[in-house]
Amino acid sequence: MSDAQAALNRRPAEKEGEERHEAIYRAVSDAIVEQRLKPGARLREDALADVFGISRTGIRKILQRLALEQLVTLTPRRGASVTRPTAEEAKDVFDARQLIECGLMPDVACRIGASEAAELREMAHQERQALRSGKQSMAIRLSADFHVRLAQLSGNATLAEFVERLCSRSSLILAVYGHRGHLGCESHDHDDLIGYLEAGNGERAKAFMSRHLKAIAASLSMVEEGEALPDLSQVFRNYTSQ
Amino acid sequence: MSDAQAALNRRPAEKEGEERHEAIYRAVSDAIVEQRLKPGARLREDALADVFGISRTGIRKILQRLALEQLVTLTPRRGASVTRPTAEEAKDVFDARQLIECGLMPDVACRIGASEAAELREMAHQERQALRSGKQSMAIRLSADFHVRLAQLSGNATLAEFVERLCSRSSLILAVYGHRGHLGCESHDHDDLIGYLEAGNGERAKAFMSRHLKAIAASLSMVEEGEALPDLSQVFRNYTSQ
DNA sequence: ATGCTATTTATTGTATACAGTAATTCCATC
DNA sequence: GATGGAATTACTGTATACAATAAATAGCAT
Repeated sequence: MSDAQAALNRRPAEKEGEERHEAIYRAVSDAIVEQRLKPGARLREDALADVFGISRTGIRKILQRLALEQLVTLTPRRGASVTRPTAEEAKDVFDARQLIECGLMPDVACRIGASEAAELREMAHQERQALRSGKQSMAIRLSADFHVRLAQLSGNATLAEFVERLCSRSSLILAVYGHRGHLGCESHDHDDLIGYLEAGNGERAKAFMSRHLKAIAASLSMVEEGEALPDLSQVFRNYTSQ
Repeated sequence: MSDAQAALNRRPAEKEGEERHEAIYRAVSDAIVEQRLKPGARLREDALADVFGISRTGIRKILQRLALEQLVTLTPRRGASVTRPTAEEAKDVFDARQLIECGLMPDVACRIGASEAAELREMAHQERQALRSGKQSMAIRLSADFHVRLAQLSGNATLAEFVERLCSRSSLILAVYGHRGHLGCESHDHDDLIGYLEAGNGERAKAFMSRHLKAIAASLSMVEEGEALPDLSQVFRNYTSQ
């Protein structure tokens, strides 16, 4: 009753509906990228609808968008859950980043100006600060934001969008295969990179980005963990030994 | 082959709903890529729902997916229409193809085998045949399919998906900026490319692909046409002559 | 006749109701 | 006590109804 009335009261909302949807999308997306929603976590439509105060219709739309970006997996009659990337997907994503992000460095080096460099330095600064003050979730997202902003500076919106998706998925990959406490990006790498770019040295920036991404990929422990199967295999060992 | 047979054989009446959605998505997507639905064409939800015999709910889902792939644009209260790419988007798309597809050639050259090469040759053959028999729509799609299949052979599913999206958008770009009767890909380019790949010459294939894509991009006439403005300018000419 | 306003119409946006399916629990049986 | 099966439950899939808005049209005034 009071729910219905409240819903009616805050229901004039002409254009707010759209912005609200976008805000909810961002909220869920950020939660996933920041690893506050961990891979495998179920995302029930009812629950999300209750939390955000819209109907399941709107939630489904958002969930589908996230599914197309491969942040959530939508299994036919089982609903949505945060995707748990496979080792193969992880390899693909980092290979793709290697190809695209490195390939963009020369363009970025050409187009970067003083104000853009300053903006990037500010982002790198915030990232380091978040890391120092233990705000790991924020640091993860800021690191991804840095890479995305970099790609945007290339001037190619299409490739920038690809990089955005790859970075989001990378957060998921780090959540599953990364060592605890070790984030993807070393603190000073980003600053060094800005230096090369600002100097207009695209090739050097490209090589540096390549090493940077290789280092992240190398830091992952590429073992896929089964869910409840490990226990079962232990049982099997006991039986086969007899 | 085995896929098609399997698809035909399994007829559990319940699951058809899903496959039906996929089929409808394919139908609309193909119609756009094959330029039977031209840029700017409106896609009313009711009309599509009637044609395919499902409710608007399902249509909306499909429309949103197409919007995320940038094949249709979804303007807030005006509905869906086939997107009309801007000149800038066209440049971005072909630059992206240059970076990604060329970058994949060495990998493809490494992984390609006799059967894959034969499959590609068959596709190139069908494409030529469609072109000869005047089936332009089919030829356009087959050409895109060739590029996509090539990317899939790299083994990187993520990048292959990107290429798929870029090729779809390229069809749209050709529809708007391409010269009449001149399709993107020259008939023998694809065969030559297969030759280099089968010989394991990744670098040569890469260079060839680069020229191939540059040739397509160069064949476009990059003038953006306003909608109803041309008529207006004609009127202006008549008036100014008096 | 033209321009402005009001009404109607066409079309999308959102919620909700209902149906169908997988998961769970409980009971009976071995 | 465990296992198989039936009833219940919880959740998603789909359609439909209703609300809201922009486009189209008609009517009115100047």
